Amino acid sequence: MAKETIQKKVFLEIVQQLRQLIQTEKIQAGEKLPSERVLSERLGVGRSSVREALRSLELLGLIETRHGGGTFLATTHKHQLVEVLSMFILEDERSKKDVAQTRQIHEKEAIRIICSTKEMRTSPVWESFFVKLEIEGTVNCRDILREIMITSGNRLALKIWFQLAAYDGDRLNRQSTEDEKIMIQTLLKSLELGYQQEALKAYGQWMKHLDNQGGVKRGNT
Amino acid sequence: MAKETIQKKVFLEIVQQLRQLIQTEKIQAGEKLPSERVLSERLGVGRSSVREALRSLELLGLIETRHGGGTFLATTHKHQLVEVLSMFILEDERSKKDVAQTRQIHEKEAIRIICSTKEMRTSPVWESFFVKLEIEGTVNCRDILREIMITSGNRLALKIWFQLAAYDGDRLNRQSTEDEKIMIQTLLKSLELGYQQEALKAYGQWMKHLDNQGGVKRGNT
DNA sequence: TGTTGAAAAGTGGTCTGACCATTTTAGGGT
DNA sequence: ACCCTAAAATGGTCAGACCACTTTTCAACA
Repeated sequence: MAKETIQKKVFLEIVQQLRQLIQTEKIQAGEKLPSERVLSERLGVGRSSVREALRSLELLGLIETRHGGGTFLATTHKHQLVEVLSMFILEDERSKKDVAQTRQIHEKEAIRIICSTKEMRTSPVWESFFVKLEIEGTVNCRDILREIMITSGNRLALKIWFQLAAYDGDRLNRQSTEDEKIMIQTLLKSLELGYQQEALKAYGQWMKHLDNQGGVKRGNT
Repeated sequence: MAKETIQKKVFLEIVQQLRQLIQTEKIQAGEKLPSERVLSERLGVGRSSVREALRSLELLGLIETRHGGGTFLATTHKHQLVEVLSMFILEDERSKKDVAQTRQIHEKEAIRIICSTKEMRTSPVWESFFVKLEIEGTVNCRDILREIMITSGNRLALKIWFQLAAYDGDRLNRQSTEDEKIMIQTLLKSLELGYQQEALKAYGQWMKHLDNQGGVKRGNT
């Protein structure tokens, strides 16, 4: 038979073609994609196949859909990616530890990079955080770590970090306590001066402190 | 109407429920999942919705489907994931650098962990690689790094690493050259002895060597 | 009895049409 | 010019049909 019938997964073909379409039509992030029905007709496939492709891309966070509104190229990359992965692969207690550990791997590396790069070290944000901490006595823990990740300049690592940070967000997205003030200030100052050893040490103490507080929500002392 | 209609994306619900189902039924990697029609009925949703969820998971490489055969929990790591992500996000040169850098972040951390953990250090694999290198004169670069990642024991980091390694696989999945022999042996020996500084230094040299060779395929000297 | 081969059942792959819920647009009335 | 409502556009879901491929079943044959 000259059938051959190689037919490789239509919905994967569609993912490819969508990408081409985005390129040729020069669709920018945040802009609207053709409707499912239009895509279906233009690509010569059924609407359900188009949807399978779109849903996949949505799970990856590459597109956003608004019911009744349309489909849009994603602006912020908030893939469910790691979340979904961890949902399937890492379900036990140990895996939560893996998530925290992996997150800290990226944070530590970011600190190393910042300390050894003049332009990053001398960013005014460290000073501003330091002052804010001095005046208000507290800052948002997640904000500092995010700023560290952003400054280090690796976009992929940043995306991965966002996912990991979202995962154990409860422990991270909160105001710092009095106990942490000195550790955070040491970290910030060391960053600014490029003292890598000091910075990592302060960071390590801070994380240890966080771990000790655990998931337990303590109202106050 | 007491409709409420909060209905948040059924296909995302299904992804969740699939995970639960896998857990409760204790479905192992490589084993078969219920058919789409069965899932559709059991979850009380349309088959197309089930498919949208399954297709998403397939794109992530979490499941494999065989036409006419069934759907299976994935065993091998051949996700389109990195491919698709790169297709949409990482197109320029800079992001390829990000991928390599991010991969190396995990490898370096793995080396640190191994050096400071007696059980990991004393694994016989390091010696066996060393001997193999001595006798045959060459080993597969990717194999060594993979073993390092596996040994370090962070499953999430391993999963991420697999994806990153798949991305610039050409440069990684090949036999080592004569030039690299000494660096790799130093790395292995340092790992075994727990000399973290030495190990990282040897690793750094090795990676630098890889970068210099770049994507260019040089037959020989 | 054991083998083989074709039919049947099971399963993924795709398309079509229908209906609902939400958002956007268009028109008409003031 | 403004506002409100009806219509259109769009995504969300479901049901049914048909195809292609794989697995199973079972009867005919050696």
